[in-house]
Amino acid sequence: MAVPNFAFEIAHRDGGSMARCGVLCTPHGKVHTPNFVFCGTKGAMKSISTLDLAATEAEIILANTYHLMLQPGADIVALNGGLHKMMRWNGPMLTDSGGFQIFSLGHGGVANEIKGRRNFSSHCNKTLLKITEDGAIFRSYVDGAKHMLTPEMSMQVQKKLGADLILAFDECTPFHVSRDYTANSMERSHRWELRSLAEFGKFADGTQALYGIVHGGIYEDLRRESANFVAGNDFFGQAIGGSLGETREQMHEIVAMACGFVDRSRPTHLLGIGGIADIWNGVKYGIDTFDCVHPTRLARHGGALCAPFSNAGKEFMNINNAAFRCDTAPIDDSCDCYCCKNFSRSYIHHLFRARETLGGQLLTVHNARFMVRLMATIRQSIENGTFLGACEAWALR
RNA sequence: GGUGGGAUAUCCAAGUGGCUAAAGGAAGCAGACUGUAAAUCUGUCGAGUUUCACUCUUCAAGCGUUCGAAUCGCUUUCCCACCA
Repeated sequence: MAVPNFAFEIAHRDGGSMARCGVLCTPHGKVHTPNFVFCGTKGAMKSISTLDLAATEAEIILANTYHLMLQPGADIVALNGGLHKMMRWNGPMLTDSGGFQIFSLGHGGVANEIKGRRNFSSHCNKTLLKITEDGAIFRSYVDGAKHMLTPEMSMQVQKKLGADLILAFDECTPFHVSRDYTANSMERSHRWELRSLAEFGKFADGTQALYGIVHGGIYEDLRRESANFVAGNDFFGQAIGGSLGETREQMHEIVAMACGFVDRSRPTHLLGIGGIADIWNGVKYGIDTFDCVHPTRLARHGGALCAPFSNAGKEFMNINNAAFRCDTAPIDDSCDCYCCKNFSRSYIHHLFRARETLGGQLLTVHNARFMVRLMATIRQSIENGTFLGACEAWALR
């Protein structure tokens, strides 16, 4: 587990919960934990440049193996000197293994199944052709061409992409499947993770560290088994993945349950979660890093993140609402971001109504800065020993 | 002055005898968004009520034909085109 150039140091532990804060060291710098990983799936942050994102003091971003292997291809990224250089992001970076996309796009919009949503009319068609012991055969979302991705290939692609933290290749099981399917899928993911580890070992040169992924869906015994499996193998860190249930409340319970089983000495990531209350809940049970498209997607859709206690319990305001037409206040007068320092709600409301893309860009800046400040607030509360009180104030819904 | 064409809900625009409170857009109002095929998607969108149902008033205005009209006829008003 000791990986050259990488370290995870826990500096403070909360007395009343499993929350902790510390530092995750990578060859491209430090990540102060708990922290949030911003999503730049296709090698680009949507609606914001890496320069502007860096200005929010975001510390780490993520890109995706699945998207980049299909377009422009790992070799083109390598030709550009790797993801860091290509994107002009000199900080820590993570890549997802591609497992999630293959399976979420695969069943025709099962991202929604994984999240427990049944009735989702999407434009997605089935692109997952077959799962074999070797890997997954699927159609490219770009041009329909047939592709295969195996644990070995995912590792090789992620090597070329060059992120600091990389994820083992796994199968992401949907929510609405049987317990047997979840158990079998988990076991296959474990075999794939072992192969990921073996392949990773062939070229490990201290520039990258590998995370294992804890599966098991909503089943306690499976989560325990999966956490033990990951803990028993030489992964630098671990991520909690797979189905987290049907509702937000259930997700909180499963995160709490799964966190109880993991190796607490390793950095622990919660995949795909990023609501304000969800983050407080995750931290409470020992999660160190989160990633989610929520803050940036919400911004493009007109949602400006705000503290629930100052917004009638809601985690964001919809700037499209008529109430903001004449509201000359900034989104958040306590926020120091470029958006809040310079523009009114009324103006941003207008930008969205007029379909000016600047609106989404400004809210992306705000939401990114909001998340950065939120994580800093969380870390500070852990250091001060005020975590549970702060959690109570922030996560009440 | 003459001859054609047209007037449909906030706007644009289908519909030319019953299945029409009236297709589609747009605007408006709201909701969703959580390992990004999302700067996207969904609902609502004449009025009213006891709102998963019922009632009322609509297709420029009036009169008429018909069991029944936004749809057919006549008159009026206003627009547009061409001819004088």
